[in-house]
Amino acid sequence: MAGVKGNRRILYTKKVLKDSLLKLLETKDIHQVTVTNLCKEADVNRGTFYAHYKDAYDLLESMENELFAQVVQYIEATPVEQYFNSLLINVLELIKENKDLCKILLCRQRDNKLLEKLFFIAYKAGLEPIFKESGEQNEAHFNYYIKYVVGGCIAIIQAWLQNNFPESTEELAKIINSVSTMASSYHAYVQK
Amino acid sequence: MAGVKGNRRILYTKKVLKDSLLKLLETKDIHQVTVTNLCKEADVNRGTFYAHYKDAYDLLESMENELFAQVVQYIEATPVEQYFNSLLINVLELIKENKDLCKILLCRQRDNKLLEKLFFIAYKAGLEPIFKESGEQNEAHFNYYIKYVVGGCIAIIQAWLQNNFPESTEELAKIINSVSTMASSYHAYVQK
DNA sequence: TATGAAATGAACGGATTGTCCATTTTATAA
DNA sequence: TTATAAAATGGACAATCCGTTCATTTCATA
Repeated sequence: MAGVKGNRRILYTKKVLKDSLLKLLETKDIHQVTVTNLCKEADVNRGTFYAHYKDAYDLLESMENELFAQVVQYIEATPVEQYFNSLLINVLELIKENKDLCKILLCRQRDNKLLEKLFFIAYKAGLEPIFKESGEQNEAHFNYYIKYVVGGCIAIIQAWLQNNFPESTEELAKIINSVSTMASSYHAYVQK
Repeated sequence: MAGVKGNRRILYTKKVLKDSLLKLLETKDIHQVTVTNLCKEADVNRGTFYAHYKDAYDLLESMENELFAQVVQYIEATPVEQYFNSLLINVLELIKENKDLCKILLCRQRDNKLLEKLFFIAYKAGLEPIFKESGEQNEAHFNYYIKYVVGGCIAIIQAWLQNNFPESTEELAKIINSVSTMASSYHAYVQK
């Protein structure tokens, strides 16, 4: 039958709204963006906006979720032993490809949920075995250690992003690996 | 002369506005707070609010700045060799005393500027000498390392804050020191 | 080409905003 | 205690944005 849901019209409308939001966020903060302005920029009717999103925050959140879904897809397609190689590089590539959005999500709005969720999964998977082997008892300390490593990695990526990728993704992956080398620094920590 | 500026009336007005904002932020997000609601909560005339602040974000920012000024005061009063002992403990105490505000600034809004500025100063002062002594040439890598350590420490404090201070400030200071032990882990990093 | 989903334009009542001003309150110096 | 000027109040204002509705038009697809 004719008139099927999920037309490319919807895709276009959502795309132009996303692009326009990113453009406005170059000069404004998210709380200064009005739906009216956004729709004027996108040349989309305000009623159409409300047919898809609740407000500007809802739109930004959906963009974040799409990015996260992409990352989850990478995670599920990668074996654990490749987390700090191919997975990390893939994620860094993804960040580079979506730099405008990522700058806002990671640096400006500081809504780290995205990368934090990601790294928490990755490091939990990578570090937990080491923890269990180490014979260390104190799980609270171990959890702090994970937070430390994850927070540190995010900070590195933020700096890389903010300085417009001075290193290639492969180079940065190496840096992250050497700075956070789990084995050595966790060993140093457990030794105490 | 009578009618001097800086009365305690102003101090009271600002205080009640700050308290009311914190109260509203218990249940709402900052972008859901209207000046109208805030003033109703504080029982302050809306015109009075605008005499002191631009909007709710401006108020929150001024609260952040006051906290930061307090921290800077600590820093300037502490010799570098006490950065990871008394200074760190003082800052942790300050965070504990202002837990409602800090939860919002550090955990919810993720506006890490505050602690980041602080730790950057502290670690720059503490790590720079070690870097110079180490003979390491690559300053870019060193800067990433600093970001890593600072980001890691902030992440630990965030977790501590979010879980309502399960450890004492002294205990957490010890944890931070052992996890991030500069010498050992930076050494491990430089070795590579 | 026919069809129905999606976008448009226009309108609405309601709420918030930022800025007035005349008036009242009150902290402070004398 | 009292006079004074700063600060807070209450009320009003136009302007903007909000969220929703509805009749109409556009357009992607079978």
